[in-house]
Amino acid sequence: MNKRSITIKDLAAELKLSITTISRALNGYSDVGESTRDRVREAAKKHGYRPNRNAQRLVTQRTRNIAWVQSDNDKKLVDPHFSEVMAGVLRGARLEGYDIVLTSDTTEHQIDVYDRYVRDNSVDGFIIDLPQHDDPRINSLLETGKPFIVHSRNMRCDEYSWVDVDNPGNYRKLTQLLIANGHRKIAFVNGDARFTFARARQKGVDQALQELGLPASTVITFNASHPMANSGFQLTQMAMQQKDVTAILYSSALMAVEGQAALLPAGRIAGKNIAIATMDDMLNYLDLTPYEGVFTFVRSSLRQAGEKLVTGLIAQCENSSARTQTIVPSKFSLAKDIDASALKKL
Amino acid sequence: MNKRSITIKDLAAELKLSITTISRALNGYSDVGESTRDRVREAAKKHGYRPNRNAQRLVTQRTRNIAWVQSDNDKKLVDPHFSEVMAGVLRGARLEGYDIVLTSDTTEHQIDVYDRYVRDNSVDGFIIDLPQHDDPRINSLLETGKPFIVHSRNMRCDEYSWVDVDNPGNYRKLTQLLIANGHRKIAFVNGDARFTFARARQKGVDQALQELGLPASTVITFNASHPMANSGFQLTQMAMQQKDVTAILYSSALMAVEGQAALLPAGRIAGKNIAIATMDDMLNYLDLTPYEGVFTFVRSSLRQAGEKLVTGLIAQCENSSARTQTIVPSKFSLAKDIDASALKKL
DNA sequence: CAGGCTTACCAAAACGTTTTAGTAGGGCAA
DNA sequence: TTGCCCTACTAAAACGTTTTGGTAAGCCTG
Repeated sequence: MNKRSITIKDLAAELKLSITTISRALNGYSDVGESTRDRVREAAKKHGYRPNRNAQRLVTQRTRNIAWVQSDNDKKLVDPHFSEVMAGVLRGARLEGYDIVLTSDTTEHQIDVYDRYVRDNSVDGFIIDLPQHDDPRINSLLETGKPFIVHSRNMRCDEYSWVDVDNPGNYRKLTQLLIANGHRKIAFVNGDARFTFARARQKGVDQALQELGLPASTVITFNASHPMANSGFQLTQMAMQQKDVTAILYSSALMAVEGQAALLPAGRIAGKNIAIATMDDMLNYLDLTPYEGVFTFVRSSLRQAGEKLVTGLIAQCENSSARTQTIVPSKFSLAKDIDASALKKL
Repeated sequence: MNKRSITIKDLAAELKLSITTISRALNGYSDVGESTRDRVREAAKKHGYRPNRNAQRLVTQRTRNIAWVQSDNDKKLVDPHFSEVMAGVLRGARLEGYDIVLTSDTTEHQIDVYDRYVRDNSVDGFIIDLPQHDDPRINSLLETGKPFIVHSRNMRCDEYSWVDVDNPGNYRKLTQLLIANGHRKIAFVNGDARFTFARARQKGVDQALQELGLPASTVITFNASHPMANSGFQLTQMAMQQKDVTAILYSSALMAVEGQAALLPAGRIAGKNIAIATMDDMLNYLDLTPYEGVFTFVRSSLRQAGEKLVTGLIAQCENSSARTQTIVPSKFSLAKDIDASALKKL
């Protein structure tokens, strides 16, 4: 039943070697004879020996664990976007031999959780996903000095590691594209304005308008309050009440697809009498092939962002001065009804 | 910067007590004087002392960690249903002072991951979500003797712990209800047939038909191949090609809602000229209030299932003979066009 | 007032590693 | 031959807890 695992001591006894030699043989030190190393490796393999990670962690002061603390009181955890980032994080962690420790707590208690994890040596570092505009977690973590990385930028972003997409740039370009193609009344279905990503996107849109000297009323913004199934449908319905809207700019492809059902009753067909543009986070959960050439996309892989988050954080855990500040690349894919050359003529 | 955390030794030195006394004071042993215990507690609080969990784990052989190993090569991780179960698991774990270690690997490698976690003392037990029909993980874990719990039942289910919903019973009743209300051509939009939950639901449907002496062709099944956004839409479109279908039985409310967009073009309106019935997993992500009284629901909380999974597993970790075999309750909520009393007349 | 019980404390071992600071012995240069 | 280096090994300390098996002092009992 609950038989004790085999230890380094057992191997030492069996091979009549010291535990030092076993340890150094397995960890690749050069002061071990080749034939000895082979014998040790073989015996370890035979018994399925795995070093007790708690002993390792105790002595090395390294856990090879990374914490992801999830909010409990918002609906974030059930958002497919979260799952997609997590998929990337898990893959990256596995490749580097790290594990992810996942917890949830109310937003007010999250800082306490970080604090506890630092004090009780549970993890080496933290990933912060979906920060809010004035996120207190960031200031708090900066104080502790423990490594952390943020998905999206924020104030003081030169002081810590982050992985982000070029939100302002992408939404500036999308807006320019729509305007260059003659759209003068655009609905912008954006995320919750508390989050930095939604603000950054709004900023990009505003900047485009300003540069072109167009009135702010050219774009009407609709903010989602929670990530919810079909929130794209509801927001699109609202947008459709503005009769003169000729283009919709979405914050996520999921919402754009959900919105399709609200277009039909308004007599609109995407790519025909209304232009649809959106970021595409490349959710595995969402198949966009039917919308290729119909929507205009700026594509950027959330999964890749997840992988970069974890590798960046691990680099910082292993060399505390290392900082990662990465912008995940984006690629445009235009709808057939959108003319890129029109941009130049503006 | 990376200052060492305060240890029991530091407290002992400050209070001029032995480390034994500190440990026993904090762990509530009775052989510590009241005033001493107060002094220790106060000093611990003042310094924010937290026992080093790795040292604890090493000496107690208990990790208070639970593993959730996720498939990497299917699309499961990005399914909102996963997130909902996970939300419950995280909540349960937090309340019990456990952490969840989350990893992903390809299905073929998952058994190796379990094995490694057992050998290197990473975790106390395992949660298995979404088992397939002949899931090799279960046999493998039964052999190791480490505690585990399965979300959904399977072969040999009397030998291990599980939490499940009454899938056959619920789908038998839903089928009976539809038939009692005169529906003789029913589309069944089910999950992927590899998974036990989908098989159990099919079994319930089949049983209802058999009991009533109706031909198998009364129900036409459409199996989803992956959890995908809008798969409910596509499967409903397929179902609508069967012109004489008067009711659709779904495997998830998410699919039912997605399917709505495919009803309209076929001239169907839910609750008017087509009956819709489904399980409702009570996803936080999905707001079903617009469909209250329009769809027939069997409601059962996936989040609650998640909580029960983790508490059941923890019970087994702490007392290896404990077994949990729980059926999460379900509650019916009928559509207005469905008459429950018709059941009796059958 | 001896003996036993109770209260409040503690020293040392143990958990399973990694790492430091060695050593023994053989070969080689001067 | 002496001294030095190199190769291949090891003893012991350390990491920070919990637990075992104590003890010393005070009190009570008869």
